[in-house]
Amino acid sequence: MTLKPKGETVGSDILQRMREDILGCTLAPGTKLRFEALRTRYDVSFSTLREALARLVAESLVVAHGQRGFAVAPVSLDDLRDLTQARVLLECEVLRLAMERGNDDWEANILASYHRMERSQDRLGQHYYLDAKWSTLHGAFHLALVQACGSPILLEMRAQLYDRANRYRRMSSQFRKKWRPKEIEHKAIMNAVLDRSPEAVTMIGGHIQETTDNVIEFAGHMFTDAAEDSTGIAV
Amino acid sequence: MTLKPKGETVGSDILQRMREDILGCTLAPGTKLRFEALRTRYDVSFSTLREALARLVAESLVVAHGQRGFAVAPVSLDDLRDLTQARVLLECEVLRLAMERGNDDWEANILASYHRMERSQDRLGQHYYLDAKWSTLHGAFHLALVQACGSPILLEMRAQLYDRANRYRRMSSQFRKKWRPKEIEHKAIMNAVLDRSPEAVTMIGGHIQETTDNVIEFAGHMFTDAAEDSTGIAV
DNA sequence: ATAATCAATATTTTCGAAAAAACTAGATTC
DNA sequence: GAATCTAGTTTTTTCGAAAATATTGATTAT
Repeated sequence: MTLKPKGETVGSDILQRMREDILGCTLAPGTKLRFEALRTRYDVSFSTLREALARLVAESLVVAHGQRGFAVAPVSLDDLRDLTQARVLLECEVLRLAMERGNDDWEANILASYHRMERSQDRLGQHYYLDAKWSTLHGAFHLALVQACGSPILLEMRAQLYDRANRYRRMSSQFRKKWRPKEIEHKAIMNAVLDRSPEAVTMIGGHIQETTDNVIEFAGHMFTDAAEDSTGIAV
Repeated sequence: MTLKPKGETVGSDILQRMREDILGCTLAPGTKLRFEALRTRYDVSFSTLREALARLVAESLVVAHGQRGFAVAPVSLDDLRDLTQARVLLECEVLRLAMERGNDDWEANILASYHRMERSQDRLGQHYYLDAKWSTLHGAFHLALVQACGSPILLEMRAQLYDRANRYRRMSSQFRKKWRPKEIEHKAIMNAVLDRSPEAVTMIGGHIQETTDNVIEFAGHMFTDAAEDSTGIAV
């Protein structure tokens, strides 16, 4: 059965689970979300499911087809490129602001989150990038870089874009023939940020663009320009 | 009763109506959204209401308080400033992209929407800025400027920020002691855009910032830094 | 006096059934 | 053969009641 913190709703728990299943590709892009199957999967009623789906529609993770139900948002090359463009804009700005406004605690948190990520890499070995825990620490590191930007709105927008991009990255992981030495790149970015160097902004933008270029190189064949496959739920 | 296009849902109609009521301040900022009152107002069941509210939470127009229901998103000086900062970033970027990518049709559409707005102003007289129809045409003009940016994601984010900012503008309208000659400004921006002058980007940024400065000057007293008034629904 | 407890009431959340709409397959028409 | 119609079935949406939770005011304890 579902677990929820006191004062929170079953619905918000389901929302989080569905979000994770979509971002983690357990619910594959384009999948038609049938209520009977969802009810079996999440063990809640249709109305509760609809509420979570409504939220996810607004987050662009699910598309609503009027009276014909819902589907997991598709993936496409166009969307990935657009997403990347938006991310470069947002990430560069929040990083610029953070370097302007960040204090010692911000710096300390960057170092701490880098350390955690690095330690995790050491422990996991060569294919650390396939690990969900590492992915979480990776996300935390990038968030730490920009945490001090002072703009809740930009941070929220950034977070959604980050998650959506992460879905593409995750989908491409299994096809990776070669992996960039990200740890070197992450360290260089961190040092530039801690130095408050304007070069850090250029580096983060390049980091993001290059990730997309690699995703397209290794897994571009999985994405179409109007990918709308409906393949049913992988349950 | 509710009217809905074929294939669409009652729920999506309610969503649109609630969104309009929030953005138009008929549902005042901070208002606790009680289900019995909402049911009377919109004539649909709790579950349908909850679905619309879930969407609006994700759009930052409504806040969810766990098991204690929903409320219209509050307004505050911090939020307005943050919103403005985000808008300047987004608007400048989509305008820059549009000038890069726009074609003749884009230009023609700008001229047409400017003309409609101007004609409306002529007809409405001195206080045109209080008119809802003008506000719609004003929004259409600004959208036309950036329509050719080629980024659905940036356009969607821009649209949400625009609407949220418009709520503040609307709230300040009634307190206006003086109104900037916006028609001159709009025309100057349009001409700079049509010339594809980089100056247009600076102008749009200034236009937005100045609007906020004026909103704060005339109506800043209405906003607090942590405005969380719950005053009930104005029905 | 203030703080804690408790019961009654109000409100919110979730459920599952009814109503509405979409889908499918077979029959009929051109 | 393709297009249209129809009835039955499936799926989705909406409804309203039951279950769960929060709120409120009275009572008791310190």
